Amino acid sequence: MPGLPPRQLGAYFALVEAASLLQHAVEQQLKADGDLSYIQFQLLMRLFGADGRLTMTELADGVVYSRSGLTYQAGLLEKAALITRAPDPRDDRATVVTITDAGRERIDRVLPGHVELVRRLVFAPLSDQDVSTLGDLMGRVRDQMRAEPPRSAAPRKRSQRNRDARDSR
Amino acid sequence: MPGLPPRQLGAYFALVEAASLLQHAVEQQLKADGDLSYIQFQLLMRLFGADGRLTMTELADGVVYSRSGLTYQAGLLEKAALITRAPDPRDDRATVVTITDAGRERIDRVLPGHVELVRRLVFAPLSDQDVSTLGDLMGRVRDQMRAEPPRSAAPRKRSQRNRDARDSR
DNA sequence: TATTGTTATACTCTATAACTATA
DNA sequence: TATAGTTATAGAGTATAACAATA
Repeated sequence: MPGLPPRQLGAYFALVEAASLLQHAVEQQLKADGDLSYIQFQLLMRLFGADGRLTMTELADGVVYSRSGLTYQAGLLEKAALITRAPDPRDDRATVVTITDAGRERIDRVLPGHVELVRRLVFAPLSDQDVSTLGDLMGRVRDQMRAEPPRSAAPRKRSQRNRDARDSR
Repeated sequence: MPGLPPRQLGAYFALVEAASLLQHAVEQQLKADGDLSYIQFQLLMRLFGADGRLTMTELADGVVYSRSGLTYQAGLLEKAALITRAPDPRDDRATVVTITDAGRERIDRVLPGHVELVRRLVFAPLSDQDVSTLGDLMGRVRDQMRAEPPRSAAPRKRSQRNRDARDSR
């Protein structure tokens, strides 16, 4: 790949391939153990860690890239009785999402296998020091991406549509 | 997340979120600049780096998780005239995939923006030393995952009906 | 018998645009 | 006018199973 020094190239490829393998393995595990997609798991975990209730937009943040995508996933979770949706008393435009007991149970059911898998796939070959370092590096990369104006440097020439969708969040 | 020490938890979350953001940003760029999905880009890159021709199974390795998925993507690339498929003279079961001039041109068109994006999103906040370290750590994680018995250890898949029946008890 | 690849099919997910309703 | 959320719909991608041909 011209334009990227070998060191960076290697790091980039390792990152991409590892992330792809990890995502695939995790999806298998969540599906098998609790019939959840990764996104559904993330949404439930977010509610789990937020004392149970969040508004749709709060819930979406960082997990899903379109409003309708969240509505779709929330619809599935609601149909499975893992969450409920109700109007927000404080803002009649918003809807508050609440995790149900069944939702918590589903997380409880899935989590041990998930933790075990992550431990085996990503942390097994790393020392405690390595883990700290990795957390630091990836944390910086993540923060960089969060801070990036998503489309700013993308060539203006081609499609205006893609940009609009992202920018509107 | 019970069962995972805070350090590991932080590293895991940073990794997952960064990977998700990166994937999304890269897909936008490839689509906008060259009308390619990430997978199609990876397949073309693989051919690009392999002196032009590979067998379907060689091509699939590490990029795609099912045979039919590769056939589908190869079909799209062939329809776009970025690759050709022909019987392998050395093994009549196999088919050899070859990148076309148009395929190379497409890569040439997409690569500058891609490199620029990756540089900005992942390498900007890292020193040269950091990059080496990251490459080392993620390389080890990747190798660990490659070594894992992919499906053999997973519990036999149940049918959807069985799962429903059990869940409703 | 095992392997390579394709096809048929059904399913999941994503995203745009149009819409309602409230701030 | 802007924001929160839903719906309709269309398209992209994925995976399993059945299949044909070759090793």
